[in-house]
Amino acid sequence: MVAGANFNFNGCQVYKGYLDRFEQHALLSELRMIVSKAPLFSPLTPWGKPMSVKMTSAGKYGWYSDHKGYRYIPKHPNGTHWPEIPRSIQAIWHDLCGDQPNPECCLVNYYEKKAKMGLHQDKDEKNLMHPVLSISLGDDALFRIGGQNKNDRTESIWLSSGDVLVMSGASRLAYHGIDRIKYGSSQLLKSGGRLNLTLRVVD
DNA sequence: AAGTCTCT
DNA sequence: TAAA
Repeated sequence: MVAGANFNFNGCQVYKGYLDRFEQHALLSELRMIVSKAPLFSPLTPWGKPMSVKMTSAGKYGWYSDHKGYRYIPKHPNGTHWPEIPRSIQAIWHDLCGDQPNPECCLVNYYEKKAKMGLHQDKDEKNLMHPVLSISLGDDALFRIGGQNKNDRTESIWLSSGDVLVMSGASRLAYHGIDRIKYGSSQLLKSGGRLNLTLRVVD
């Protein structure tokens, strides 16, 4: 569908408007199913502060954090297996990442009005070469990305509902985060806020 | 520090 | 309040 990315920074590609409104709503109903089986929760950082972002996962693994550190776990804290990753989400992965193994984790992050996420690297996976794909739904978010060192120069871009971002190659281990969201900027979520889906190969 | 504080 |  999309020939090429329309933003590129250190190899991080952003496909603005990848999902149309119809596709965004379809994705949203898939997410409602996931959240009903695997409710959102606020993980604790390893140093005991609750994260402002609420999250859950789908797939073989879910991302988790507490005093023991960042890791992937095979079950939701409620003891049940994570729901399966919907086919429609897998299709986006294969469209943009091509010949890659199937994603094993679809992390669902929910940002309410004041939620943000500090600069970090995605490095809890066994093979750090597989791409990371992120889908934005709902309110606009100010995304910041730098290089592989925390003090590298950073650049910011507004992500909107329907945008898809892929971090591969040089950007796979780039520091990135969300500085803030523009609460109420999208009508997609009746409740307001932003949903972000992150697809990763874990093993 | 996947947070937060501080400085502008 | 936004940038870093």
